Amino acid sequence: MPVKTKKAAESASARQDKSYQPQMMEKKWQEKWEADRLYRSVIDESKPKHYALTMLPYPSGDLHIGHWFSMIPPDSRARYMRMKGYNVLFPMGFDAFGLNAENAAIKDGIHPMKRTFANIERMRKQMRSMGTMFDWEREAVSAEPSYYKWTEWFFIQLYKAGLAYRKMSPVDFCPNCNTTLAREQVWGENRVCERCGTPVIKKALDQWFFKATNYADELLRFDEIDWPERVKVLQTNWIGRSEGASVIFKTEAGDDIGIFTTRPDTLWGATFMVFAPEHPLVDKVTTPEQKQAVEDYKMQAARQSDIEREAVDKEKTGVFTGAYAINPVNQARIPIWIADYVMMSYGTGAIMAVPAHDERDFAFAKKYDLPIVEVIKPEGEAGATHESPLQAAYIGEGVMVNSGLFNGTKVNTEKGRKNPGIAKVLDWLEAQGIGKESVNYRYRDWLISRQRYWGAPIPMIHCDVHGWNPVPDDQLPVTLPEDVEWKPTGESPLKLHPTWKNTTCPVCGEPATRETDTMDTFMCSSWYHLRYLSPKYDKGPFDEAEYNYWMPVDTYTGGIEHATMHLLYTRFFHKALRDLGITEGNEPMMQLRNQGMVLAEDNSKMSKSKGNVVAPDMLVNKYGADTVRAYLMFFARWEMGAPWDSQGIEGTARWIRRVWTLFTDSASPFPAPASEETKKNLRRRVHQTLRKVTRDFENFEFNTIISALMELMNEMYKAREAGAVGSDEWKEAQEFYLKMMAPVTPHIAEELWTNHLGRPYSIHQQLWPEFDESAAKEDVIEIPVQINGKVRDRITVSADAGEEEIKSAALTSETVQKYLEGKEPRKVIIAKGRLVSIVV
RNA sequence: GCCGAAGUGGCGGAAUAGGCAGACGCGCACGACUCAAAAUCGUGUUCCCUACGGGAAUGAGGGUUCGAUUCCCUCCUUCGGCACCA
Repeated sequence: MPVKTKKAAESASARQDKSYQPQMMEKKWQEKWEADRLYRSVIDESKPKHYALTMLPYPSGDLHIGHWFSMIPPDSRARYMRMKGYNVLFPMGFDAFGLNAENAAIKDGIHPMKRTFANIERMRKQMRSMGTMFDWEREAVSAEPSYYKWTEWFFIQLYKAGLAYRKMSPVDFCPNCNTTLAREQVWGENRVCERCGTPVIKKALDQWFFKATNYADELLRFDEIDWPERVKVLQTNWIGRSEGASVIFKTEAGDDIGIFTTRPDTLWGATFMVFAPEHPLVDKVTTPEQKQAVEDYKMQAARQSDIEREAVDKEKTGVFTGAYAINPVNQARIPIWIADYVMMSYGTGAIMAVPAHDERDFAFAKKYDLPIVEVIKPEGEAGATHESPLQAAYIGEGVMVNSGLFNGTKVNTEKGRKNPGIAKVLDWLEAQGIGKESVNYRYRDWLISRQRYWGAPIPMIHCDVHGWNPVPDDQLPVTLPEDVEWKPTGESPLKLHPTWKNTTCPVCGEPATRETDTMDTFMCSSWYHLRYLSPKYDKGPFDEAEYNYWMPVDTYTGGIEHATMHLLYTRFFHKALRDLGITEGNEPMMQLRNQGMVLAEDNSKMSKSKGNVVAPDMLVNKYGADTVRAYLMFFARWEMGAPWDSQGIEGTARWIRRVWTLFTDSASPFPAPASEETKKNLRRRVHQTLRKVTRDFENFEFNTIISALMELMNEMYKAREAGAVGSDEWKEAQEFYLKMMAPVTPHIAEELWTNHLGRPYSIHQQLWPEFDESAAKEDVIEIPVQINGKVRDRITVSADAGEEEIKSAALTSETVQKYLEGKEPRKVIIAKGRLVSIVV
């Protein structure tokens, strides 16, 4: 601070007393609220509870404006709920494990733990500067041993319940992050790593999985939860349920070939079979003459990346194995091919090919000159014989032909049993023991293992004699050693540690080794909402009394990007825990709302590398937290987001300053007492605003809350000019105004409430104002009069005027008379209180 | 290709239940205050025309209706997701 003369300092402070100076004032209140424990959430059976949760951040270093956008509107809504009389829990924590800190450590050698906890400390300070009502005594940090002890414990519970298993399988591996990824973490057509954008490769590794697919059907049910349609659709597509039949074909040698089909009604049209090149039966069935060609094709397919292989527009290729299969429905002898358009990862890795009714099979059959047999024909054409060969696969409705005793059966375009043809065939297949009704999913089990250091250890021990066993409860947590070397090897750094992995077998006590992979961080975030309930509790993951009071989460907010990741994992996790008797209810989060994204001013994505990131700390220094908070709520639709506009914030800054002036200047001389009319109008506007603000808080429409408050302020300035200061209506307006502002701009509201209105501290412990319907009602209203659909006049009538009264007022108006030109209106429509429409 | 969301002034956006399109704010223009600037305050600001009047307009076209940003159909554009899924 520059040195000033005493006099200059005094006059500066005198000026400060008058003008809006948020910096000191905001800090003062933040400290007082903290000291008074204003936002501690304690079980209180006398009040209804509200658990408001917003997705916890990864401690990347500094809060950016996107964090603020995701936290402030929910914070103000949580504050609103508090004023509505709810006992509100609004906690915050850190998703503190993860690759970023470890990758940084590889570069500069700073230990991930040191970096992470330093970042957390910085972000805590920044969050406090926002004036949020987070209950810091509930804070949970997933990288602390007291937290990840329970992450490990949950793993063991799932393992004991048979929901965790180890399997060797080809998995997606990011060569940059040096770790495997769950399928959800591989994005887009180019199959890149969700975190760093590097194209993933396939690697066959022994890995731990959770049996999430057990819950596929239940995860498709959303009837208990109020979630955005968007998220439900994304999850539904991700799970990718399809109904059909599994049918057993046989090789000529008698081996079973299981296939899945959604079209069992076309079984009679199967003219060949296709195996994925990796299918286990390929080597067995291939004839000596075809061996070389098959081997070559397999090599070629293996060398291709998934991207190349899955390119849709690619011309189909394949090779005949020389072997034949028997179609169980008609004993037809059909050739077995291999082709890379069949994926080992979906269904059984083998298909029956029905070229007449499947576009892909049709293209393949055309290319390799395989037979095409039509088994569905449009009704009416069933008897007709085609002169020309089929030009394309027919996938429409019709009747079955060439299908033995099913000839004539109607088939529509419905899936599964809703389709009469499919239903009949399914029954028959089951009766014959050839196949059965079956459901297939796109959804996969959740791959948990990560070959990284900075994560919760997988608490399993391997003994040569007793295999895999969980670490005994009394040895939890398995803590991470601090002295490790970070090398980008693709192996877990824990594996390279000289001693850490050495332990003893929990069964026999002989030397054994620990699992050296760590868990996917989505495991940590699948239950953090439970840890918030009692972050210091050590007899279990959470205190049951807290659980019983607070759960489930009432309102959950966060970004849409987690639709098929975190939001699906946490639902699975909750359901699994429910079945283990650990949690209750079917869903962890009842209401979900997603905020949009704050883009850079040029409409591009904000990123550190582009240098277009808006730094909220600077904005807070310049404008104060209240202004930044208000602007974040005002500048865009919260659920949409928008490009940042650095000039726009001047508007909310002006609003706040004008509110300040309005409240601190009320003592100035203003004209004579206001008319009854003025006072009544003021009160009406106050209650109308209250109605709107209340409704908008309920509906997450934050931008119009600020608009409404701006409008009311303008009205109050007018009322002040008209002499309303000092009246009961004025006092009510002031009180209501600050209470409505309080959730949005907590500091200025408190300052004006406590120090200028002299009301009892704290405004944040006040109840939301009570709405008076009769006060909000208009006395007289202006109604537009349309003539042939165009507004030609406005009439003023009393608000409760009846139809006849409105009609005659409209018809006798001079302007209307002019437009009618003496003619009788053909029709007069009165929309009560809204509009008159005259047709001539 | 399939699924979903969204298209309203120069910009962000508003418009209970089909009823005055453009609230509120940014920006811009002009004015007041000032030696001046900033701040502040005031006025105006969808577009077009022959401007105290009239016309057009909510991505385009059609439909229902006295009346459509809102409901229905077709199409276009942008964004997001999935994708040889059998």
